[in-house]
Amino acid sequence: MPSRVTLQDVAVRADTSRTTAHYVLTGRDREMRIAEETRRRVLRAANELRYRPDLMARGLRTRVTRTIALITDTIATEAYAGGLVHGALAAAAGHGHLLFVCETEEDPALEERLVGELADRHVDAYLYASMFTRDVSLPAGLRTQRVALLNCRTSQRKCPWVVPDERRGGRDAARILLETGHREGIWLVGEPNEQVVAGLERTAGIQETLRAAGTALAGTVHCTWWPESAYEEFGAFLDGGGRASAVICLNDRVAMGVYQALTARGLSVPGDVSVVSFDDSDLAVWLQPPLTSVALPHREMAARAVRLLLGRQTPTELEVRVPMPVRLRESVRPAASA
Amino acid sequence: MPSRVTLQDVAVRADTSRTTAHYVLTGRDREMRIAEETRRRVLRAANELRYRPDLMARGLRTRVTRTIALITDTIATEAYAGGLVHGALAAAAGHGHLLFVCETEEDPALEERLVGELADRHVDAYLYASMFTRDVSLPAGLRTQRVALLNCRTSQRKCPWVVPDERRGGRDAARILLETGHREGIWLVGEPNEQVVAGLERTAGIQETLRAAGTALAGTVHCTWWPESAYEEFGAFLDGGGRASAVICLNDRVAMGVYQALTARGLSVPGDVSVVSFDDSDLAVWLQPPLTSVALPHREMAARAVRLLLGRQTPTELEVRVPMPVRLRESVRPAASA
DNA sequence: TTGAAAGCGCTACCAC
DNA sequence: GTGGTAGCGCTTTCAA
Repeated sequence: MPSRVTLQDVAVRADTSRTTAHYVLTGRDREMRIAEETRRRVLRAANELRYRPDLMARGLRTRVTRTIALITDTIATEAYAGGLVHGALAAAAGHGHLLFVCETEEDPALEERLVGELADRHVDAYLYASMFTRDVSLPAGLRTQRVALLNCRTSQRKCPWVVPDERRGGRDAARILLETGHREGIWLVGEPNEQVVAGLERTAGIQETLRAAGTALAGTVHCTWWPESAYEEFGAFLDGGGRASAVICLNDRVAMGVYQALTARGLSVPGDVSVVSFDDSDLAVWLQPPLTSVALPHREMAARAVRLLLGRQTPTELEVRVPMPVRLRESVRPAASA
Repeated sequence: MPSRVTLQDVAVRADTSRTTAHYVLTGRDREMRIAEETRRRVLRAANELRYRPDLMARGLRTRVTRTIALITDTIATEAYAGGLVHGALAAAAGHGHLLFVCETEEDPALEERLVGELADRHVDAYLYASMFTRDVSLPAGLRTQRVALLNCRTSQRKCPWVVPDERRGGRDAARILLETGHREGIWLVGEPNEQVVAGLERTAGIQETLRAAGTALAGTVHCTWWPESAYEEFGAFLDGGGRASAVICLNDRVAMGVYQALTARGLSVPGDVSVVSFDDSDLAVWLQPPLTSVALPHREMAARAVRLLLGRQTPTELEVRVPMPVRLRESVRPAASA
């Protein structure tokens, strides 16, 4: 039997009325000029009875439940997702809110059902997240709700969105190599022509910085963003006589494939080739040697989005670009010669 | 403005009372012998007004909210966690329930606060999960609640728990090698003496099956369950003249380290050494060649736990051991000779 | 068969 | 300063 003690019980035990007990328990005793003596009695009674307000009853009156929902397309397929959920969880808890988590599985019908269920339970606000950065269309039920977009954008509605600063991340990746003396023979591995915003932005940032330094990419090895594809394509590149001084991989999984292709041919990182990557997933520290990677700041992004949702003032800026921290590890070493 | 339409509105439009409307909308029209004509009017009115019952108001009366909570120690550090969350999400949705997700961060104070918050919102039932199999102590607030344990056990209370069938998984891992002709030179890599139940059970299963076949492990290479440690310890083993025909790794991360140690020395999988592992994480398919692994059935476990919680009949069996599916890939090949 | 009315626990208005 | 009282939207008993 949880929450059996009611406000009424507290009032009775404090020998006062529900109203008075209510005011002191909601911290409005000063405002209502409740006698100090009364105040103490109420507080003591509440304590002794271990009173806890029934949030459902309160919500029925106030229409606020102190709950938010994280609606995401898919959580399990991407190991990265953990950061987003974790960040949202921690931030919500910090604001005294609880978090519903939902997965739409990219199914509009399921999505609509879930949004309905959430609304029926009077969720206060929504985090609408995508596992990879892209433009989304908000489900109809969310159009009139308080929403912050996480790792995605929309053109349908004026609502704040939080994304990684991929462009700057790209610049940083290139800068790491320039600072260690790499100028020629820098290859990009991945598929930058993809629909995926991240790829385009990262590539743009890389090229921008390289150009500013008076140099450019030696070329691109095309492959999907998965180890197997990178292993094969980069292996083919090497077998075809391709030679790289440094490689920028569009994510850690691609870097894993590159490592595999290299070691299978007796080449070493960073001895023969320096490697820089993006995401800073678990893989980055598991690879041998550990991989220098520009991190996807998932936790921080989620925290920012929650703050936008629950913070006091409505944000002036609609777009928040969260910096991608650079994690320097042993996969980069100074270029052989000047 | 969501949920603005009330039962009252529907009753008015259907030209009947709230009670009648209520009965037909909750499907108790037959039981209450509501006139077919009335029934139709109510249904039509509800449809036209897009009536949706306010679950908070309903909950205030019935004390059921159709929500469950997943309380977990930590979600972000283990990429595996995704499966558990995903499974719980899908199963809960299947039962028309929404899922609160909480992370206690192994902090008893935070855990207690969260349990309190959940109770204040009248969560119907709880999934108490651990990211690695172990014995847990339930927070006080959960002692009187409907709880199912996920990937953990407790001695404090009689409540159902769901764990992987690690013992059988161990037997299967050994069987895979026996069936491909491996009898001698089978090494275990990992730390089976750990506090972790999984390690002990897996090892026990392996030894059982090997013994039944009249053979035994050639030995154990001790290391923690992380790539780096496995890379170093297994590397040292090889450098010390150690030779293995096949290796059973206590998880995929260990297998990754073993792969790295092998390829760094020009040895190949499965050409020189066959490798079998546990967990079937993302890594297993990313490694080159893809790794044969005995899967941790996280989704299925979560689904089972939800069913125990929400299913009609109270489970007769308190303990559910979920089989670990074997994923055969290219890391095993027949032993060189008989 | 249908309808009036009470009440879940809380908030908030308005008298005293 | 304090205490009735009226709902929030729903369920459910009881009478008609």
